[in-house]
Amino acid sequence: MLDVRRLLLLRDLAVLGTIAAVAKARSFSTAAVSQQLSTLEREAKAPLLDRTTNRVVLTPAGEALVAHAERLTVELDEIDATLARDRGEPSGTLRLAVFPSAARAVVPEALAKMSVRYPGIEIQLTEELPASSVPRLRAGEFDVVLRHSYDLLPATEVEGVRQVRVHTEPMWLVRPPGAAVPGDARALEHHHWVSDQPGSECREVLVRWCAAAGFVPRIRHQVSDFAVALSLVAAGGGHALIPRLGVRALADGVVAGPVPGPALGRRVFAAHREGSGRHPLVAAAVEVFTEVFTEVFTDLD
Amino acid sequence: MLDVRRLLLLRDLAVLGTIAAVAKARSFSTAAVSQQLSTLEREAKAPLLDRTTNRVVLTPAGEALVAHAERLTVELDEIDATLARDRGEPSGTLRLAVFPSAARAVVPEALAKMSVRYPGIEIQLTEELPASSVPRLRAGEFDVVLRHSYDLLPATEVEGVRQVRVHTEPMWLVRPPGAAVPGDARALEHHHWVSDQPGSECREVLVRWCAAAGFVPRIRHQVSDFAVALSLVAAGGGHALIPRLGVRALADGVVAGPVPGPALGRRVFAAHREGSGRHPLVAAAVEVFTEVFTEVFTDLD
DNA sequence: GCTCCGGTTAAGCGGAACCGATGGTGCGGT
DNA sequence: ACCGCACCATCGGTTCCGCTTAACCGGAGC
Repeated sequence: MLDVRRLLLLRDLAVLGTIAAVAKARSFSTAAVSQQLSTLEREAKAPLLDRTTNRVVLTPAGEALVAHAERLTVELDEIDATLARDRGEPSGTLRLAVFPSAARAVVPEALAKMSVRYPGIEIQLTEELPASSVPRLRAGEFDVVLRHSYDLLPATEVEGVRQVRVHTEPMWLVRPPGAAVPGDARALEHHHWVSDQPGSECREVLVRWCAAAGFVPRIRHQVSDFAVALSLVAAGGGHALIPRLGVRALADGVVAGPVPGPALGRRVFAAHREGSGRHPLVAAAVEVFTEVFTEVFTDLD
Repeated sequence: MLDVRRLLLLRDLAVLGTIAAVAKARSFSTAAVSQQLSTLEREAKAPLLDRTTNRVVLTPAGEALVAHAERLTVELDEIDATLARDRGEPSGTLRLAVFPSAARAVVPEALAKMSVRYPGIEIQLTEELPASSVPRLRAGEFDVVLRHSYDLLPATEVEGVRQVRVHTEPMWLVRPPGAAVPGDARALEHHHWVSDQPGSECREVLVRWCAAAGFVPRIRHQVSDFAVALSLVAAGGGHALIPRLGVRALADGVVAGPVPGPALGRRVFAAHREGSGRHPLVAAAVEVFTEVFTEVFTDLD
């Protein structure tokens, strides 16, 4: 019988990509992970890793094992969940990862509400982009992850992860002082833009949105923090496309509103592993975030 | 996260009944099992065992965990099965348990056929009654178990165990030399009987069959081996109700044939754990036993 | 060229897991 | 009522597994 702990290491490897990442996630040395995976291969009597390159790659047999391991993970999470439910009042530590703008806009309210309603729950918060927080969720490093999915970008369904939509947030166009109200996207063709770094989802959305209108945006400033972007817009640095949450306070003279033309938005999800949905801590977090998001947005409107 | 090895010990306990039996099954000392289960309770933060009596009994929380563990077992068996399938030619050791009369009547042929068709498979045979072999199958001590299920007795479906019917074997009435051919069961009311020990299924079937005919059998001799029973019948010790397989060779003067009245039989099953059905060794055993049983019975007819 | 970065291997250590012995307890038999 | 048996928990001792540190290898990149 295959050792389950080692099998889960293999699954972690599949999710996180490198032995070093697995070691970091599990607080082991890389040597330990390497040894355990070698032992697993001996147990399985089949090569699971391709070590020809510098990085390790799973063989087909390894992939097959990982598929089984995913199902094991679900079952193990469900066991944890039932045990926690039987314990009565929710208590323990919830490891939570949120994307940056949510951290600023809604997380403080959510934490306050949690501590009142579920005093037994302690929260360990990490601000992290979905690109890395979701794999770490799958690997068991986080219990709940707040992530988002932009319109115009391919939707990313992740195996083994369930996500509850807690809100749909519109993208707003932020105009510098004195800029005219655009009738449609096309009217913005010759303006400058403030956007995020290349490779970021936000930036990609801007590019695609402009592409749909028939032009390539002239991006002058590249900053990842929405507050900084806003002040750059206020200083006349250009237009910006920013999610509603990032526009809670506007500098003087800056005007913001829904994008012209068809609606554009991003959906916000609370994600958790498939088997942990019935875990009291996870359920509590999803519940509170759903509430807080609607509250915040009704306040904004 | 709960340790899976300990969880499987709890499942073994649920199946086998006592810590001592689990220890024997796993080749541990009882101390080890006891310690591991205590650790499991600490991990689960819930009492899983009721130790008020001198035997240990599962609490509801323990039962719930066992239910999860059963599903884990299926998944783990399936992992083993896929690994074994990927290895190509079936090889390894198959642990097989058979009930006594099968051991005499069909197992030699089956083993011979196996060793020819699957030379890579080594078989470890144990002769054991289903009452104990099936739990040991569930606990992972055996891979395949030949068991039977008598008409007139409540059918026993076992959780987590799949069984393939390899044959339906008629019960035969064996008459001592000179005994008249009975028109119906009722005609046997005042004869003596040779049967098995009290508590055995065979004995119970005889009692119920006679009860259906309206009388209680007068059991004179109690032996568990069918061959011994046959020689007792031959010596005039009484009638006997014996499965077809137990009557391959008859002593002089003894006459045997299907029971008078409605057919009576026992179904023979090859049982395996739910998740191990696709394991090459298990599939091979089931296949060969199915063949051999039909061959043996066509030879008999 | 060197230096990181990712991975493997070897050697050593600490803790977990297992064993044997002891003692306690409920149950069946005489 | 007594004893014997089977079962289980606990304790101290030992073995062994799993992790760490350290050294080494190969490839990619400033």
